[in-house]
Amino acid sequence: MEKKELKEKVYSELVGLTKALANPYRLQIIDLLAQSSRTVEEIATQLDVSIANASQHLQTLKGAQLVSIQKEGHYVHYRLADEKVYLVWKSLRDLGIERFAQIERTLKDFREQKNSFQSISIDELIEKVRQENVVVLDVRPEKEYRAGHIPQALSVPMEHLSERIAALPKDKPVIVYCRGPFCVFADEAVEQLQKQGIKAWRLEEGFPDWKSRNLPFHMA
Amino acid sequence: MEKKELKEKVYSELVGLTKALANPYRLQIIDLLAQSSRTVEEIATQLDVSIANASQHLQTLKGAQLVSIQKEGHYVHYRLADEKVYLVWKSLRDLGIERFAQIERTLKDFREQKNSFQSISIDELIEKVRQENVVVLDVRPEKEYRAGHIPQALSVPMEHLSERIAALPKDKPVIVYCRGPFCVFADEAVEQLQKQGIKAWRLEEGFPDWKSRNLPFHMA
DNA sequence: TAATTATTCAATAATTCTATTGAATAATTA
DNA sequence: TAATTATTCAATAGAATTATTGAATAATTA
Repeated sequence: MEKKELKEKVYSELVGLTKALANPYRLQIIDLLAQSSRTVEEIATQLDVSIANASQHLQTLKGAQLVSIQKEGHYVHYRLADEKVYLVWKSLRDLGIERFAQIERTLKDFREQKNSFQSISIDELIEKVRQENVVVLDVRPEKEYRAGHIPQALSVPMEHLSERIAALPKDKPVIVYCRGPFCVFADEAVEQLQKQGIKAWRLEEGFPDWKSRNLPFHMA
Repeated sequence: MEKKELKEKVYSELVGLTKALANPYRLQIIDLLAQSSRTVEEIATQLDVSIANASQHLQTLKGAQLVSIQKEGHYVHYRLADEKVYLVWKSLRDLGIERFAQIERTLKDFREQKNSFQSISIDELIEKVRQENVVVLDVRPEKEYRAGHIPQALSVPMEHLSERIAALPKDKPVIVYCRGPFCVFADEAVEQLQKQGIKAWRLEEGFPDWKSRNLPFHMA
């Protein structure tokens, strides 16, 4: 076997992965599936594209073995094929965050406008939880909470937040997290909490980042 | 600012990165630049494409801010724009290695044929170096060694290996490393060393992986 | 069995990406 | 200044990717 041949094989295998990633909808799909598995229709709805189109993108991802399927009745549930798929997305996202001032500015503008400027890191969250002087809220949809969440976190999906604010202890600050750094659920939650006089921060990253650090997590 | 708008901005920024990566030649360029900076001509030669074509690919990478340039005389030197760029490539590569049995089989077939089946991890290398009972060889081109190498490693580019084997101590095993897991310099070196009766292994990964773990390294 | 539902497939036109060619640019040397 | 060199630009044709449409499939329910 020639050197050249080997190299070509290896690169042509890897380029299949990058081509499958090279589309904005497919990146969004990976970000969504990092939270929990989803049907084709759910994905089409969240991406605001036709079902046929969503299916087409999912086929592309499946072809590259980035996602896998599980059939249940006449639903097909898609999930990430591997934890390493999330790590690729995460490294891309981290590069994007650092590199493109535009993204940071966009996020910052949004956060300032929401008065939820303060955000804390996963390490800071761990320390505060250890000292038992915070409440941790998971404001993602319940399905995503059930698929995996930070221990001690309470599930309060955005649509139920207003009705459940009253039940929160007034003496402890609240840390809110959601899907990831680009997810705005947590920003909106922090805004609502602060309006009710509750001290609140958002977690910079999201649950998949917690999980990717091999920190313990709860399910269901 | 609407939720939708923000999301779209963020994803459209990130998709620029993935599109820039989605080409076999551009992946190879990133792998090459992870070793040391290079001129357009050097890249064109190593990729075996026309200079205009190499320049075009480099412009694409530059547009995505994955690489940056430095002008010297009438040469333009390209380099990776950021350490994080290597981390993206590394996570992609790791996913590919795990996921595609084909790649592993291809590499394994090649290594078996070269009789250099044994390879060791970076952690094992560190331990062996600590015990001072190994010789570490960097068989990449000298320019890449000068741009950064594992401490204690001797620079023995492939083309000088045969003439320098005699000078190596016979009583210590040799660990050879090169650019990365797909690089075959180390395989060939191990084969040559073993033929001369010297015990030799290859390092599974390459220098950029050592560097990306924030381990100390030497330059020039 | 027929109707319904979720998903996939197939064909198409519009768009984007690619390699090639040769000319243009910018820095250096004669 | 003219010639040389490394790189980039611009135009182009061919190839690949995309969203859309409507039909086909496969699992379920009536």
